[in-house]
Order: sequence, then structure tokens, then C-alpha cells
Amino acid sequence: MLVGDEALDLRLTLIDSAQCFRWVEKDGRFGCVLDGRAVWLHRDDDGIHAEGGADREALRHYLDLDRDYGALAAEYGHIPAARRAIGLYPGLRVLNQPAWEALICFILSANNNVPRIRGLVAALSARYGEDCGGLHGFPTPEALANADEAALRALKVGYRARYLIDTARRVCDGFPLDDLRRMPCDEARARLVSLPGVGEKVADCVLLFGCEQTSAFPVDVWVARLLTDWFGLECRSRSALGRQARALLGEHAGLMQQFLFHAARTGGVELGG
DNA sequence: GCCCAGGAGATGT
DNA sequence: ACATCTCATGGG
Repeated sequence: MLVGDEALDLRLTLIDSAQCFRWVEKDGRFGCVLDGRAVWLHRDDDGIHAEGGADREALRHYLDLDRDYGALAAEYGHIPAARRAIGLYPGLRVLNQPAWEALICFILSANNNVPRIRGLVAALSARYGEDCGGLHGFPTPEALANADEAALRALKVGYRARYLIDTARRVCDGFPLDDLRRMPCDEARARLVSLPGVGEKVADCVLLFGCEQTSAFPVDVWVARLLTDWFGLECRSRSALGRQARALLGEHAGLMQQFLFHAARTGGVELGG
């Protein structure tokens, strides 16, 4: 099935950009379980193709293919660092992931590095997710709510085991994950940070990658550096940096953040100059 | 051994 | 409201 012929860079968006930790690459194809079904994506001369998985519209939405990224470049074209970052990665898109998956993956991301997060997510899915022909689906809230803490720690999630179980129980107990996309961003963030293991940074990642809240602006170590070095912001706390960045960049601040983050983290642009 | 990684929570001021 | 410490784990 032809998904589209957009500029989408599969490896950059699904693996290297560290907004999702679930996709695997095998023989030039990219695989994951979405909505309980395995899907494999690849590009040929015609564009992006999908084998298996959900319907075309759901995939296009997941991959954010219906957004005009040319308009994003125009919106921030007057900011030199933003223009550079967008120009460097014309194939980067900000995914629309299920909120539950983003929530658990970014709880695991706290004080952790990308390869290890990916390994933990794979181990979690292999142990608690449904087998879908070689690939494993993401664990359900019920599966993690009923997980044994020692068994989770055996997967090397460390002190985050307690966060996973307790947050999963909150979700099973009626936490309104699916309503977050319809709330004002600040209200949705306030609700998320009430979950164990979720601070402001993780909340912003869940909002941006899992709730279509494009103004949510996660500030990790790299974004904190680039905000001081490229934008000249002078704040001590990440919280204050995030507030200023959102005020500066507006309703699509989070989309822009993803380009800036990748430019800073991968060294595509030098920091400190 | 140290420092770092898409930080959060508890405690003290 | 802000600063400091601790929390597992693995790689450089």
C-alpha cells in the first residue's frame, strides 16, 4: 500500500530522532506494532509503502504526513537557529503516538540514554506485550498494573519499576489519558505531572508526541544548552527556560523543538559558538 | 574510579 | 519558588 510520497525520512523520524523507541530496522524496512498489528514501512521510487498494519489514514496521521511542514519553516524562518535546523532535516516529522505508549516510554527515559531506553522498551514489550509475528505489541495498562516489581527490575528498569506500576494503576483507575488532547495544554500538563515518575519534561514529551499538543516544549539537557547558546536565554532552571521558549515560539513550539533538539544532540550544528 | 544520559522526587531553605 | 541530594544502569 502506498502511504505517500512525502519527503519523510523513515530512519531519521522513527529511530534516530529519539521521539519514539519502538521501531526496528531490518533489511532497509522499518517495523513496529501499531493498533495491535505489525506494520513494515519502506521507501522506493514511488514513495513510502506499508505492508500490514492499520489503514492508510491512520498511518498518515501517525506519521504526521498531513501537516504542512513548509508552513512550519516559514513560521520560524526569521529565527536563524530555527531556519538552520529545519533546513538540515527536511525529512523529519513529529509523530502522533498513542498517549499511553509515550507516557510509559518517557517515564523510562528519565536520567537515561537513548540506546538503553530502546532496549528497555523492547524488553518490556517482549515480556508483557502481545506477540504479533516476531514483533511485540506495547504492554497494556492492565499488564503493567499487574506486573511484579521484582520482575520489572529484572528487566533492568531500575528505580523506575515503581513508577511504571503505579502510573499504570492510575490509568486503569480512570486517569483521562484520551482527554488530554482536547484540554488546554497547561491543564493537560498539570494532570500529567500528578502521575508518579512524570515531571515537567516527561509531561511535555507525552503532550507533544502522544497528545497532539504542538506547543508543548520538552527541555532536556540538550535543549537547555541550545536555548542558552543559540537563543541567548539566561535562566537557571529548565522550567523557566521552557516558559520563555514557549512564549518565544508559540503554538508550534514543540514541533520546532524537535528540529532544534536533533541539531544539538547529533552535532549537526555546533553548540557554544 | 568519574561523568553522562531526552529527570523525578524528597527534603531543606 | 529555588538549590541539593539520591535514585539504577550501562557506556565512554
